[in-house]
Parts: sequence; C-alpha cells; structure tokens
Amino acid sequence: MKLTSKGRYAVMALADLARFDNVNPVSLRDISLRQGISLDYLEQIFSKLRKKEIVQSVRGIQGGYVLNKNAKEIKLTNIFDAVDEKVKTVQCKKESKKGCNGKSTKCLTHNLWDELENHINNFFEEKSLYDLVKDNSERRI
Amino acid sequence: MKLTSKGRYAVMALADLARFDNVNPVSLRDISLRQGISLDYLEQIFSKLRKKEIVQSVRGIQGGYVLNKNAKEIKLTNIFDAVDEKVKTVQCKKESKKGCNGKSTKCLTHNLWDELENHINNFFEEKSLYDLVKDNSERRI
DNA sequence: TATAAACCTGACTAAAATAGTCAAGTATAT
DNA sequence: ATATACTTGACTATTTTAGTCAGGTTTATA
Repeated sequence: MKLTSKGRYAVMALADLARFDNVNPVSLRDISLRQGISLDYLEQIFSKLRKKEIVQSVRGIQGGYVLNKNAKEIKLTNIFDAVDEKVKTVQCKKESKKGCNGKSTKCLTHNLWDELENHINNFFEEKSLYDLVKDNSERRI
Repeated sequence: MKLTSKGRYAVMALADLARFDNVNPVSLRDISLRQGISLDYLEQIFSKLRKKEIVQSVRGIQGGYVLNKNAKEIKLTNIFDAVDEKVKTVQCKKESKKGCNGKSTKCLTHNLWDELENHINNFFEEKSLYDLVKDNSERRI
C-alpha cells in the first residue's frame, strides 16, 4: 500500500507553486530544480492538472503556471483525482454490490475495505493546498 | 495507492479461519475453495503468518491451521506486518529527518505524508480480526 | 523579426513490483 | 501404507511505475 510518485510529485509541485505564484507564473523549470523532479515528468503531470482546471498555463518567455483557484479550494482529493492517483482496496466493487459474485462467504471483508477507502479518502477531502503552505509560510523569503 | 492482494488475501483468509476454527483446524484447501484464492499462494501467505505466530499449523490428515491468539488480539496491523504489506508514502524518510538532504524547500509536504501514514496505520491498529467476524456471525451455519 | 524560454503531446521503455505457478519435498492421522 | 495437508524455495509472466525522448507550438523581448 503505497503512494505513487505521480501523486506525491503533483502535491509537492502544487505546494511549491502555491508558495511562489503571488507575483508571476512559476516555470516548471524552477519547480523541477527546487523539488528535484524531472522536467519531462512535471510536464506530464501539469498537463493533467491543467485539464482538470487546477492550474492555468501562461505561454512564452516568463511564462509558467498559476493556480486556477484559491489554495483553500484545492483539496488533495482534487489533485489526486487529476493525476489518476486512486485509492483502491479491492477489485470486486464493480460486480454486484452484495455478495461479490454470489459467493456470500467470499467477501467477509468487503465492508472493511470500504471503510478503509473512506477513511483514507476522508483524509484527502479534509486537506487543502492552503493547509500545506500556511504551515511553511514563515520560510517565505 | 492500493492494497495488494497479499495483504487482502491474508485478511480474507484469516477472517475465514476465525469463523471456522472453533472445532477443527481449517485446511488451506477449504479456504482456497471458499475464498477463491490459489492454494499455492495461500501456502506462501500462511508460511509468513505462522512465522509471526499469528496461526499455528497442524500437520497430517485432518490438519490445517488454527489461530494462535484470540481474534480480539489480532490487529490488522499484525496481519499486514506479517505479510510485508507496508504503508509507504515517501522515500525520504531514511535520510536526515529535517529538510530531506538539506534542500529545505523540497519537503514542504513531508509532514503531510507522515500524517497520512499515521492516519492509515491508526485504522489498522484499531481493527481486530474479531471486529470482522462478529459482524458476520449471523451468517454462521 | 529572430530567438530562446517555456509550454505541449504522444510514444516509447527499463526496472521494479505483483501475483502468482511449479516442483519437490515432509509429517501424520487413519 | 497412504492420502491428506503442511512446507519451502525457485521461478516467471504480467502489470505498473517512473520516467525518457523526440518533436512540436506559443510568445515576450531584444
């Protein structure tokens, strides 16, 4: 059970962006250098973030990305959703909800996995990008 | 972020065991049939569970496995730990705790991942095998 | 208006993890 | 005796991950 780099990088990059986007757009190159994430990989990630309207792009020299919403309105859920970082506990979801293929003993633990998924997703629902940067605002230059 | 089959199967198999081990040891073959898990794979899993003293084996005809502790004392944490299902959110843990390699901007999100790990692990600490089977005891034959 | 910075896209791939299978045993109740 | 069931270790196909690579397009500014 682990978080993938894609989800982790997305949050790291947006946290970085949230701290530095006050004046100008932030270039991926800067984020790449500060966070130690490959530029090419960042481009993939930001392409998805843009499609989900979490960030906005500014092309050309001095271009980059800016947040498309207030940092308080961007939940971790939204970020993970954008980059396809899903919380999956069990496959049998798509089948009939009760009994999982009719074998009633099979999914003794079905409710457990549901609870676990909810438990984790609640965490992501409660945290916003703002929650991350406010704690680090004293580091701001 | 997903739960692996190994962890999931371990819990499913133990829940099955907890329901049926009142009288006799439960054979892996029975669990395999009821839960739809490959026998060979179950053997790998139970080998680990036995080493961690979560179950006890009984050899020979009519043999099988029994729980080695009261179901209330077996937490999901213990199960996942036994089969190496770990909750991992971030790699930089092993390095220096502050700043992650000295780059102070890098781990803006470090605390977040710690919180997430704790959040998930708390869930596993709170749930015991008994919690699973008590909810399903009315299904018992 | 040339040009370099920076965004944009899709295809490709090496490495790691996963989810098993397979083979060859050993122990013991009946 | 012997069938049942545990025991162990090696092996492997598939999938996922975590990127790289190549080739663009856009636009501020000198």
